Amino acid sequence: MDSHENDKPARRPTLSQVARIAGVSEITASRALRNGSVVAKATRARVEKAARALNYVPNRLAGTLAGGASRQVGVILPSLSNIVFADVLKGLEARLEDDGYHPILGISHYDPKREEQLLRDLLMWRPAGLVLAPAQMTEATRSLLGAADMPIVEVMDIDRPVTDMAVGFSHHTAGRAMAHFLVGRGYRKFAYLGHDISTDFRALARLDGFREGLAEIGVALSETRIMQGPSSVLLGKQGIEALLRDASERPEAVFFSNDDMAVGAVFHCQGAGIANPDDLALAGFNGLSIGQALPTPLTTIASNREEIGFAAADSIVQKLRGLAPQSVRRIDFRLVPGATA
Amino acid sequence: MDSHENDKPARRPTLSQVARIAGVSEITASRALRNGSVVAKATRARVEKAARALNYVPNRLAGTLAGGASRQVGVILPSLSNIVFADVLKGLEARLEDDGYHPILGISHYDPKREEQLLRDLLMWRPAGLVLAPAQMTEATRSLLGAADMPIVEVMDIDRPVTDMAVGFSHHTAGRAMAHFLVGRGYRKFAYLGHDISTDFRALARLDGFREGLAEIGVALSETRIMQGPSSVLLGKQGIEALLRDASERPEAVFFSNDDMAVGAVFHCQGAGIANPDDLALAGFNGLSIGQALPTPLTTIASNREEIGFAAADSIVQKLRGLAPQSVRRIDFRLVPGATA
DNA sequence: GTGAAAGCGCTAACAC
DNA sequence: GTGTTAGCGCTTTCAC
Repeated sequence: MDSHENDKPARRPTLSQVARIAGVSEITASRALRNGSVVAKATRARVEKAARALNYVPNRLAGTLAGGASRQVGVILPSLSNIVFADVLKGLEARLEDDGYHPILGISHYDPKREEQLLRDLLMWRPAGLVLAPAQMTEATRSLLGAADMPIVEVMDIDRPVTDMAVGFSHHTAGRAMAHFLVGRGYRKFAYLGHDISTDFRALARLDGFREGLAEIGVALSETRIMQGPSSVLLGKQGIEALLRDASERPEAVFFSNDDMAVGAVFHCQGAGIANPDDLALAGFNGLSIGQALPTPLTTIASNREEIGFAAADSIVQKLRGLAPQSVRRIDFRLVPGATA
Repeated sequence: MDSHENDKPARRPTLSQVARIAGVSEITASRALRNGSVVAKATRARVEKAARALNYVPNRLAGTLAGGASRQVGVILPSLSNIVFADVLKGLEARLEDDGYHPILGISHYDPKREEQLLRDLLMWRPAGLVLAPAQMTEATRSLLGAADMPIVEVMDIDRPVTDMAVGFSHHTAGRAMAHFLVGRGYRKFAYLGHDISTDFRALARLDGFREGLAEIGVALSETRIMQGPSSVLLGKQGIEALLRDASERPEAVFFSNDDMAVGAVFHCQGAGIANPDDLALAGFNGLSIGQALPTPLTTIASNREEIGFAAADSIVQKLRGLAPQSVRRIDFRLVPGATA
């Protein structure tokens, strides 16, 4: 039977045992096992041999408590349901791992209260740094962050005031850019189709920017439709169908909250015999590979999500090394003119 | 300036300070702040007030070192590049969070050596449990797992011998099931199109099962094509194009390593005027929503990835509570007859 | 219901 | 180059 259920201690080997076998003091063993310390070559060899013989695995809880810096970084993301935040996490993990750090993860589900609780939980582990893609922070969250004496990066968005550092781009500007692009293509009658936006303020910022971009040319958004629930290909498909059914006059171009939604619309149009972009122009957001592999590649805005994660982790690591990375790093979006608008 | 760069201690408040303010001993404060201990109601209130006043955040490193159980669970996944393992992680995180646990994450990139190193790293944090979706384990990995005195779950796959527990399904059986289904639909000339499979032994198991399923009916796979690189929609698109170009005789049905690849093929067929399934039948694997939203929904096998993650975390948590969950939990696949085969 | 003492496994600081 | 001492912040005994 496994002994983790009850039974006696059966502890893992400790540094003290390694030291005894190697015939040195604990601290010498400690120095030998970490790099960068001055230890006689022969001593180091003896200690390493003893450690190997015992299958010694250092206890970082003890090490960190005793004064070593933690090698954990708290990461709080709002969702893992689409590939967007998985990409960010991928970039984060890659950069952190390069320096021997590991993410402790929490998913807030776009819930500020849950985000606050997660932050509290992760802080108990005394991480070396913190990465968040915050939704709307609570007052307590803000205060916890203010008191947290460690590098903190907010990712995805650089519009809001920064606690410590931020890595991302302006979603408002991205929305505006798409407005300008579509107007440039000659469209004048616009609709917006989004998923439940109350929770996703970055999508809301893009919509705002889109509206503003249109307004600058004297054009107004003729319809804004918000679907219930999280974004998905299916939701976009249903949404565009409903929008076209209900519209008194068909829009020339539709801007979607993201690519998932837009791809759903492409599928609907294929089935319904609506030609893109001639009958209806479609534009998404995110630059997902699925959109680019379509027979008619999606017009969209690419966000460099993995790079954002990578840069965020890099900022943390740099600051921990005593360097001073820029407090705001812009990893800008890129307009991808496809074949659908 | 931030004080995490140098400067003086500036430590966080400790339990000792909370105790002093509340006018009790450390241990009483400790008991008051954890639930389940006998403390006078009034005392608890005083301690909680003091803790709040100080913005006290318990130090779990110290707590765990002193004998409390860790609330971290090590998670090693091979990839975050497609939604598959992000789904697993989502399920894991959800169940872990329910009991106050948090995942520490490592991504192995399907590299056994890297997996081993990650395991070593995560073990240093003395997690309460371990979840892996192992590729081919090294000898050292196996030995580390054997010596790790904690619940361990291997996810995704239940074909291999189990270290402690496993949650998933048989990929071999899934491949066989697809073979039987396609034969049942009347196809007799089959091709397989996969991504670089050397690293992904689960895809390989499906291929084996597919071959075996065909062999049972006396049919052989007439072509097996492996594309270089990780799977993607684009790779599937390029792959099917090349396969059809080079084939002396067009297959009736193609089985893909996964849905991404298969969707790429659907897109190619749309562009090339090849009717699915009449000119060519296509079948994928995973049951991604993108495939189901296609104008012609993809024939595929759905894997319940989020549920697998959830069940894996549940097994860990149960075992930590002293219960004895089944050592193998099958979260079976489901054949999804679509419109492409 | 509360407390005193001891120690978890390690490292910083200061010797020598 | 190596060792001694003194903690890090908490929880586990075992008392009372």
